[in-house]
Formats: sequence, C-alpha cells, structure tokens
Amino acid sequence: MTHKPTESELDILKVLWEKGPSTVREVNEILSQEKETGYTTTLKLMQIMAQKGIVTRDESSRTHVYKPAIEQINVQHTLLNKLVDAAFSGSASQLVMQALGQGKASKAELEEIKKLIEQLEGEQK
Amino acid sequence: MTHKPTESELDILKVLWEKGPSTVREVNEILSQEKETGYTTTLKLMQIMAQKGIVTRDESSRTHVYKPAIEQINVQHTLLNKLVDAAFSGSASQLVMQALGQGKASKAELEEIKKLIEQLEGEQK
DNA sequence: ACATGTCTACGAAAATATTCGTAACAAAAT
DNA sequence: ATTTTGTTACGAATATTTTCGTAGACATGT
Repeated sequence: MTHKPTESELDILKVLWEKGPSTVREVNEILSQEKETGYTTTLKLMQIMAQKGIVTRDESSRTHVYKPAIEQINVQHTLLNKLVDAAFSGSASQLVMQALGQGKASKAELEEIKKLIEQLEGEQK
Repeated sequence: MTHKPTESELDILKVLWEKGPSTVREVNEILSQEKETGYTTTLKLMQIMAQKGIVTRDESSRTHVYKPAIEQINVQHTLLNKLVDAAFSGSASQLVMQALGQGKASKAELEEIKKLIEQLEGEQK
C-alpha cells in the first residue's frame, strides 16, 4: 500500500530522496529556494508524513532527522500509472512518445532507451 | 496559460476528450461506472469548469452540451513535465525507461517508438 | 542566572476541492 | 389540468490540504 503523497509531501520527499536524511531546517532551506515557505509549515508537513508512515525520523538528538520510508521508484510507478490512465487514455506508449518528443533526452539517453526496447522485443519474442 | 485541472476535473475532461461534446448526464453516466457519483456533483463540477474556462457549453437547448476548451495534448504536456520534475528528478529518460519497463507496450508500439528515436537522433546529429 | 535563538508539538485558521440538498422551471406523460 | 421527470442554478456542508501562530523545552552565549 503506497500512500499517495500530496503535492507538498512530494516536494519534501524529493528533497529527502536527493539529499538523503535531513532535518526540517535543511529541507525547508531547499524548499524556500523555490517558493516562500514558513519553517513551521514544513515542520508540520513532515510531522504529518511521519504519522502517515511516509517518512521515518530519528529522534535521538534534539533536532530530528527524517528519511523517506517509501521508495522513489514505487512512487514513480504509482504516479506514472495514474498519469497514463488519467491523461493518456491508458496508453503508455503515447506518453513515452510525448516525453521523447520534447527533445530533453540526450543522444546517450536515446541510445540507452533503444537498447532497452531491443531487449524488450527480444523477450517478447 | 493552461489551467491545471484538479483530479475530478481531469476525470471529466477525459470523458469529453474521448466521447466528444456531451451533456452532464452522459458524463455522469460514464463516471458512475467507475465510482458512485451524484448527478448534481458532476453538474456542479462542470459548471465550475465552464466558469474557469476549462470547458465551453452550448446553452441553446435546455440540456446544455459541454465540450473541452483545452487540448488534451496541452494537459499531457503540463502534467508530464510536472511529473518528470516532481518524481523523476527532472530526467525524462528515466520516466521513459520506467514506463517501458512495465511491459505494457506492444511490439508494434515499441517499433514505433524506436523509429521516433532514430528520427530524433538524426535531427540531433 | 538570564537572555537569545532554535527546536518540537499542536491547535486552528485559511485555502482548496468535493459532495449534496433544494428550489425553480420546463418538458413530457397521464 | 395535473403529475411526473429531467434539467439548471446555487448555497452550503464536508473533506482535504496547506499555512501559521503560539507555547514549551532545550541549548548556547553573555
């Protein structure tokens, strides 16, 4: 059961995934770069997330250290499927084409994707 | 400025994109298959969407006929980018690999994607 | 010791999204 | 004519998410 994080929760998870275990202040510092965010707002969110089991925290020192309790890949899975279903009429390949079409993938990445496809085609026989 | 539709709004848009211009009843019929949904709930949502400019409606007959006022592809764009940024650390190719990895694409689709990639590689030179 | 700064806890306000009841009216059926 | 059915409008109740103020605890510097 992967809790579907809210938007703000996802923002926080993003930081934790990227930076590793962090304090509220550290997370808030980063979030503040993007958008004015009160310290206690971030704190409260992270407390809620802890309660929901989305993150765990080490309370051994006074400043608690939080880390994600759900894997990035699981959330990716969930959100990806939701998006495919919600906006791409269930067609994953539509989504893929659209994503590639935006030209954000480098040559090396394209090459890698091609390899994956060939591998998949092989399996599928 | 693409209004970012809420989840429920997206459900409704999905129907309108798929079925074309529809009445509230028609939309509600479809939504009800998925999930218990009161008629006036759907009505209200569609009224709000009309007000926001997400849909337009033909009021010439008593039963109004609604149609989308934003293109599916634009919403796909917006949501895709948001997802890449929020859950895939900004890496579109990560998302693509993940999407393909789920094995939901048919052989023909894979082939099509491969063609696209080759075309992109050509352009990029 | 005391002031100052930093931290957690937590209730509650504010903002946003969703659901629904009821009224008014028009159309259709009896 | 009267009743039944289907429709919009719309306020308001709920639910959910986000933001913030305030209190209390602890640590640090003076």
